[in-house]
Amino acid sequence: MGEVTIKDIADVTGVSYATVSRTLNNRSGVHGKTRDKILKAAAELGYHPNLQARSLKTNRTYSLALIVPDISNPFFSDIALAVNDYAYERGYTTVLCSANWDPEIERRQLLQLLGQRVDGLIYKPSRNVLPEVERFGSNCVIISHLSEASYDFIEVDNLKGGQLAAEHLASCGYKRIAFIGGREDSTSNGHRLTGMIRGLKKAGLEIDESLYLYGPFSMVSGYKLTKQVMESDNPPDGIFCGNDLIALGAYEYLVEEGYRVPEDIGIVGYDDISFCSLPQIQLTSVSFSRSQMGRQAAEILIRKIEDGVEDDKLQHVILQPKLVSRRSTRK
Amino acid sequence: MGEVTIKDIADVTGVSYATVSRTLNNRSGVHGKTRDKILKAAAELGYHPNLQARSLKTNRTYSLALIVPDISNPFFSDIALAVNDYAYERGYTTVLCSANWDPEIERRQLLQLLGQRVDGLIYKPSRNVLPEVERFGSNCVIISHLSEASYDFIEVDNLKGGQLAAEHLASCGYKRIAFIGGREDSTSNGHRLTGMIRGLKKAGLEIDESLYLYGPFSMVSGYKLTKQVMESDNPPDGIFCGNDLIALGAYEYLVEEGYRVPEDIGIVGYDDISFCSLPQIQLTSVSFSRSQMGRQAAEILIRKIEDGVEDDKLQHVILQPKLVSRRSTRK
DNA sequence: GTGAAAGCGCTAACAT
DNA sequence: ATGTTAGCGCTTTCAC
Repeated sequence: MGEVTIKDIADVTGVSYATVSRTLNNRSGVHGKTRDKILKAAAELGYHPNLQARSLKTNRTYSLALIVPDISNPFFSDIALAVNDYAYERGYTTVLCSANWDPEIERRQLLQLLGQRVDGLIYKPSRNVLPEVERFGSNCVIISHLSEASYDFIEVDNLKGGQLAAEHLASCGYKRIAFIGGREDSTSNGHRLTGMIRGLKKAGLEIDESLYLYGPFSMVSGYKLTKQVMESDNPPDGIFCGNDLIALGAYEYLVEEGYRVPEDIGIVGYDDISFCSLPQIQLTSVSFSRSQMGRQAAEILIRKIEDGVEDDKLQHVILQPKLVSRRSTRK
Repeated sequence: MGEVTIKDIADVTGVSYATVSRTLNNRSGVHGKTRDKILKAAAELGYHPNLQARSLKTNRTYSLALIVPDISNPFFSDIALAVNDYAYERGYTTVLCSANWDPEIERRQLLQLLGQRVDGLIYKPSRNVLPEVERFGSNCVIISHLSEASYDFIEVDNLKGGQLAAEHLASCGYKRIAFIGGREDSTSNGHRLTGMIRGLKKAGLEIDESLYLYGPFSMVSGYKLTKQVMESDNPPDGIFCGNDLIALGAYEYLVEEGYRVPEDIGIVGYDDISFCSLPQIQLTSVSFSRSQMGRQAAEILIRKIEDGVEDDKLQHVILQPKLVSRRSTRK
């Protein structure tokens, strides 16, 4: 592709290329006629500015990076959509990195993104926030992760979410509530459990830690752990799950074994991913706006990039979840 | 962020920055000692090459663009995952554009991507292939779209897919088959219908065009069109849908109205998106590998970029679908 | 084996 | 209002 440069335009129009640059950047101080001539030539030649060259001068690339553990997970692809849409609105391009839950991939990509001089980063860490992000200075927003106070972040109020789930199960008349969680070392997961316990206490229900189990955030794990807890001596009549995939696995086990949901036992999931609302599924779940999380992260980031806000003005946004009641709990 | 440059390293080590460049690019002809000294200094200073500057010289950015209509659609996010993974493997970064089914957004992003000098493009057009992609030269692969012969593309054999669906319905004993399709102007959709008709003929079943309906690729449309066809004088006992969302809408209507699926009527979807296999859904569907589509597109693209393959050696890949039988059809 | 210098395409003083 | 010029950080001849 033989690319047209501002020099070509200068040659064709017979002006200096500084004038071409001025015109193309809408700077004042160019004669109307010259302007028109240049604009016309640019259009005819099919000129497109080389943003690489420009950013070498301006130190701005108008690109944002988004790092998530798995873009094919609807949870993250919803966020990606929101980020991408807002970035587009503001004239930014989005560089995607799906890190496959692997900190090493994250690390390598982080370095490459740094080299590419993206203007900022929106980052859901697979495990912990990698130290390499410090190099982004303040132009980084952590999402869906309760990070150290030294970064901007935007996270859900998981304590509240857990509490909502407990209160709902209690109000439906379920008495003995289990928690089928994700990884025990996940802080969000921990907060959901803590919130649930708080809700159960408030409702005057028993707290039985033998009903609290952990595993991967997957359907298979939900299935297995539910089997385990239901085969115990004193099984629960309500289950709160660390996320919707776990809940789906739990649901599958219960239906297979002939339990009636929601009559015999109630299930509450977390995240309210799209298929919860499918007519065949109808899973009660704790919901929050993933598109708001993505959009707001992009808003905060672009504001920092463009206003050059000082490091000390950090934003810590906590989104409020709500409970969406469906047919996996009796009402 | 005060960035470390190759000049800083030259200053510290007392060599010229040409030598630093050589070392950092693993060029031969640098003394072992000097090399070590330079590498050590680079590491200590935390040097990261400015890829912008490099690509100004080399005309390579090691970035790929991916344009899809909607990244939150699992169909496309699966593809995005595969593209991103393979690109990462090969040292490329992926710039994402979710175009919201809007050719105007596509067009604007295309221009920006051109300006950013991404090395190549993987492109699922929202409607038609925009003329702007010509500027990418041969470094563009069209996906999931039967494009003009002048581009590389990778698409599913939709004729075959339609035929598989028809044969399956016939083999299950369904006699009168409807087609609830997507947009009538979608060529892939048209091929699915054509293939279905071919399959029905082969199986000796009747062809009744009054049973072939079109609408958006959505659940709501599937619901409505199914209602329409089921309320007709001579309703079908089998339905083939243009995609899985439509099938889900059809399913919902039938269950609501008390039809027994698969006993009274069978449903076959298309794409086999992930929730088809959920235990509560179990939708029979025509399947093909979205990860293969994404990965192969990236492979073709990177090969063209790196080998500079001539324009005339176009690749037209047709993926073979297969039918996955589940509980929405009797077997 | 190493250095000097030109130049990639663009922006932004500084002149005129 | 327009032209000249010096870089941005890097790669790459071409000398030595």
